[in-house]
Amino acid sequence: MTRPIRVRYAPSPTGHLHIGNARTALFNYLFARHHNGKFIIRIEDTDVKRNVAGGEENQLTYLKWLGIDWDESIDVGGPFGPYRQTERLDLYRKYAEQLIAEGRAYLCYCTEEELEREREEQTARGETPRYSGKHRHLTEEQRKAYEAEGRVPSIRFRVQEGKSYTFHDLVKGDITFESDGIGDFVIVKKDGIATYNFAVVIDDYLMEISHVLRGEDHISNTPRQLMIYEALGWEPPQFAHMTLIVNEQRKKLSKRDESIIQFIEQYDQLGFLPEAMFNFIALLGWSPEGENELFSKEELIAVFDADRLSKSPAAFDTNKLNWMNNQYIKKADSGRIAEMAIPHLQKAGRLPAELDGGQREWAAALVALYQEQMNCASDIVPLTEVFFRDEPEDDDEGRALLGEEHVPAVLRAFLAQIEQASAFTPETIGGLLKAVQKETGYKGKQLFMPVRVALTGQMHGRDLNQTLALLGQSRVVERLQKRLSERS
RNA sequence: GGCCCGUUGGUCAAGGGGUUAAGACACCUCCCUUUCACGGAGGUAACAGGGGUUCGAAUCCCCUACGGGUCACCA
Repeated sequence: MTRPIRVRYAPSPTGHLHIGNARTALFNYLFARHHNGKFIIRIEDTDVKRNVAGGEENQLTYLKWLGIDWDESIDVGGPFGPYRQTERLDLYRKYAEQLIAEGRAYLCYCTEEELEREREEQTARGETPRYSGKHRHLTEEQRKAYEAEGRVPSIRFRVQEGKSYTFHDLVKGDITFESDGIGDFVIVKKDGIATYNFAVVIDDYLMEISHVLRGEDHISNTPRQLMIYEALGWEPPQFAHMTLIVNEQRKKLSKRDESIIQFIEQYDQLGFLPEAMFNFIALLGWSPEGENELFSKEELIAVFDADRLSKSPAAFDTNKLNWMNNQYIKKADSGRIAEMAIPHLQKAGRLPAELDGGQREWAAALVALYQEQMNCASDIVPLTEVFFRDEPEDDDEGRALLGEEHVPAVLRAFLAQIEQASAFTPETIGGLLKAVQKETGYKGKQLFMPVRVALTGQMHGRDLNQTLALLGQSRVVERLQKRLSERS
């Protein structure tokens, strides 16, 4: 088994890049890079009806966004092309005809209605629905009769009876299926296009794929594919079926599930960092040795090991993702975070669409102040609310504090200090507060809380001096005066 | 329903015959801080249930329960 490592990610362009697909791509990528192999992207667009415009491009765009690159695909080409299945139809046709000639496949003229009825009857009898094989042995006359009726045939693979198919799954271990549980299945549809189970085998073989890492939902497809490999006399690749991603209720992530954001582009829009997403997704169903959880792409490539793929489903933990993205935001360059966060403030109508130099500087300072508290860039909007409303909204804690007896004295003294001050910067504000302390004798919480709550309505917040400086002298004075007049 | 797979603290998640059963998130306590936060240091807390096998089971086997996947002319 010394053949070169070649793996692929094979999306169908039926939608935008989903978190589960992204994970499949990511693990294939890590596997390839770790082993110095090749990573291929092949577009599986054989279900022509379901393909959506822009699906292909969206997949590639957001893979790139995540930091994933590839060696062969529709855009960069490669020696095993074409890399889009609808451009390989002749190939599938050729092998299908070979199988028919060898008696391993046959023409089936059943209509959808007939098949549907058959399935219903089987289900009603409590049987497993499966194709009965009634067109397995059509005579030439029968065939002609159907043709004359105008029926168009599909091609079915003839499943051999009484055989068992075992493969060694790199994640699950040995898995065995009995062929008797599997009915003759279609390999070329009535429209002349190969089905997934057929095309995938031919492509994986011709593209010399060594390892197939895919979702667990493909386990039951594997025996069908094994049968085709066998019929064609080809050696199958190694399989590794990764557990599915489930939501916090342990249900499979469905595209309609609203409890979890499903598409990579949405994370981009919310202001998640691609390197954090990469890190987070890598930990969905895989775990490194040791205690560290924060890894760069390069580190993940170095430590990735398919043996450590989990056997139990990976739960998508939104909390953990938020925490992880926050870790990356904290470490990120503040200019970059400002760049990401400011558009959210603009979109929320907090800042004008065009910023002059001073506004931009102020906004960047505001973002920098909140950087370590942001889970994602769009968090800047709720986090900085107090800067954009006419007056602070007091929470219960804050209201209680403002009712304390010494508050007016502190606020009055602070107001007096500001009026005499020549500058209003974080540094000078610190000095003013110091002076208030001397004058009133209040310090610590007694000193800072009245000021903080009077101006922000809350006991918690960012650095006080910075907060006041960003609020600006006139607003601070205005709010203090209002508070004092409410008290008297 | 058949076939496949899984089940470890409140949550995520290592460990695959002998461990004081990791670590992370959350929570609590303390330290740092004249406020707030960040950052440290500790703490509470788990092997789905029942049978086996074994000197010894979270780990192996069987059953039950629960959860998931799949049974298409979708991928």
